[in-house]
Amino acid sequence: MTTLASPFTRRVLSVVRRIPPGRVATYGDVAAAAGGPRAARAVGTIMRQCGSHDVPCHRVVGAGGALGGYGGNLELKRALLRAEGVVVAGSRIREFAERQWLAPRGGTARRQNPLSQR
DNA sequence: CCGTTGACGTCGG
DNA sequence: ACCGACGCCAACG
Repeated sequence: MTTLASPFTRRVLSVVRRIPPGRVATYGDVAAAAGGPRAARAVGTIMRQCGSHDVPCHRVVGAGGALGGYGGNLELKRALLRAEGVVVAGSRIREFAERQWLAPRGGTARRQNPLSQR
């Protein structure tokens, strides 16, 4: 095990793992949360590798609510999302803005702010 | 190390 | 709304 992947990759996997059921995140958002706002494509490359089911890769979708890809098994991706309550019409996610999940700020998030007052 | 590939994103026609 | 061109980044050969 032992971290075969680069820091960025493991960060991406970390983020995807945190996506709650019934919610979705775009490749771009995941990339940004992982520290590479311009690495949306790289996230796709990583997802493709995602052989482990520990990562809900089906919750990662395209920008604007596009379905994105799934190794040619888009039907499966649709079914999985649908099973979580996400309505998919054609290659588009309905109420995308409401379904979209954004990772909390601060990356891995630090505990609360010791002095959180603005 | 370099060139190619690809589950992306944004803009223009 | 659909298609094409560019850009960006990591993985693969």
